[in-house]
Amino acid sequence: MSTDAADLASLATLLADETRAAMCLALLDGRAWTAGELAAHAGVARSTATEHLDRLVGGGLLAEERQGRHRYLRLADASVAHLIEDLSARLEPARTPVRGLRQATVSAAMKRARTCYDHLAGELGVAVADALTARGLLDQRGGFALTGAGVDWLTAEAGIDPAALRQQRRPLARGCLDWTERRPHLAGVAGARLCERFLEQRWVVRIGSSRAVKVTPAGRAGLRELLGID
Amino acid sequence: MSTDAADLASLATLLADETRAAMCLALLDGRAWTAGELAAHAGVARSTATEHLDRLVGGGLLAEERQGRHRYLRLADASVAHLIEDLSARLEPARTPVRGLRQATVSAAMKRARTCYDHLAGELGVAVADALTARGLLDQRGGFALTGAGVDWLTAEAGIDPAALRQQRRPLARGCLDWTERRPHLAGVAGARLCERFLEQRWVVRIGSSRAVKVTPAGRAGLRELLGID
DNA sequence: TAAATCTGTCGGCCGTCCCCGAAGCATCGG
DNA sequence: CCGATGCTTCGGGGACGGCCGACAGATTTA
Repeated sequence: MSTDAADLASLATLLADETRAAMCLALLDGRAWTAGELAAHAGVARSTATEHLDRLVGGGLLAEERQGRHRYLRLADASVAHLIEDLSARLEPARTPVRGLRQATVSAAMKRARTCYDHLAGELGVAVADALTARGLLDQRGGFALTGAGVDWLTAEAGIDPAALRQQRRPLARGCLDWTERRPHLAGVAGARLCERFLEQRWVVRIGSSRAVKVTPAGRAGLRELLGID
Repeated sequence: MSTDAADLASLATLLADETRAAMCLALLDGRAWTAGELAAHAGVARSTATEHLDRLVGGGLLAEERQGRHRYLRLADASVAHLIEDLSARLEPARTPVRGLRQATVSAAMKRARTCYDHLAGELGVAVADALTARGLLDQRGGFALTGAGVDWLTAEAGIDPAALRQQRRPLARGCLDWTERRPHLAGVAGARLCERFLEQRWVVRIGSSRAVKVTPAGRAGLRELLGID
């Protein structure tokens, strides 16, 4: 009757290998990588990567798209990202020493603002969630949900298409534990659309091709006006 | 900077074995089991169980308590239960055929009402969540959170001690996907206290020593008055 | 004190799976 | 049409982990 232990074990097995875990963590940036890139990132032969990717796709964690001689891979959906985030949240924080100036600046940028699959994280992400809460748009006391005023605000003030908020079997708002701030930021459909909107308005832009983002001058002004942030 | 793949993998490894998974699923009933009981449940030698339990405790998923010659084990905290539930929610539903009348009645009872770690689940759990939502006490549209009225209701109407609602680094309300109903029921501190209260008032009682519970005549009347349920 | 019960340690067997390099197939570019 | 690039298949080597049974330690019961 209950969930079968064998099924749970085989699901966990997919993430129970350092190479596969490294691949999934890399894909947490929300983009699609080629098989070769993932192999290089994880530090294994391409043939080895093929086997791992087959298992991850077969297990439903990854989705693939073939284009010519490339095999593009991405997380199957937001729930997979959620799962990996939840697991990561259980791990020891700040255990990795920083070596060198270059890595220090990357770390600092990531800590300040980054994407977490499809929404904003880091100090910026938490600041947005806090500003929404302070304005009565987000309820973090009784759980984690947008208030009625919050839903109105998304479309009226933040300029998000109401049609884009249609729930696709995914909660409108969800708390996602930020692993640098150790406090929740906004995830779910609302978090994704808000992040999308900020990128599209160029209030925030990606730093190189990493998950880190930075706030532009326009973004600084916009965020101050929209949410009273810094 | 980011989460280390090795750490994620070793966490997943804890659940990536059928025997360990069976043990964790058994412990989802929220009670403490002895090492011998878990060995029998998982169908392995007691010596084998010892090794598995050492790993689970060492990895922080289980907590142990020694009393005389017994070793009692339970899930370390609610977040572990949450994690296992989330993983289970990804598994195929209703894949296990039911064999025999005895198992059929057990299945039916579990489907109707049961505990899910420390809160109510099954048709009863979902009905409670729906009743709360219909009365404006719970917001499921904007996410999953108790409304202001909901928090008041818990103490004023449901008779829950306000002190027991102090948040212990755990959300007051959280949605937990019900694997028989495929819809969320109420978890988090509020879900746990409500379940506790119902058991204490004997509105619901355990069936034997299983996770299944049944509503008593007093509970039927109480639930109708309190929430207008069936 | 002696027997019964519960749990932990040790040694050894066996299967699984993670890895690689070499060779084979598809695709793209000239 | 030919080489370069990206991916996959295959065979084999090696390590790890799960399993057990037998024995030992601790605790309760007779």
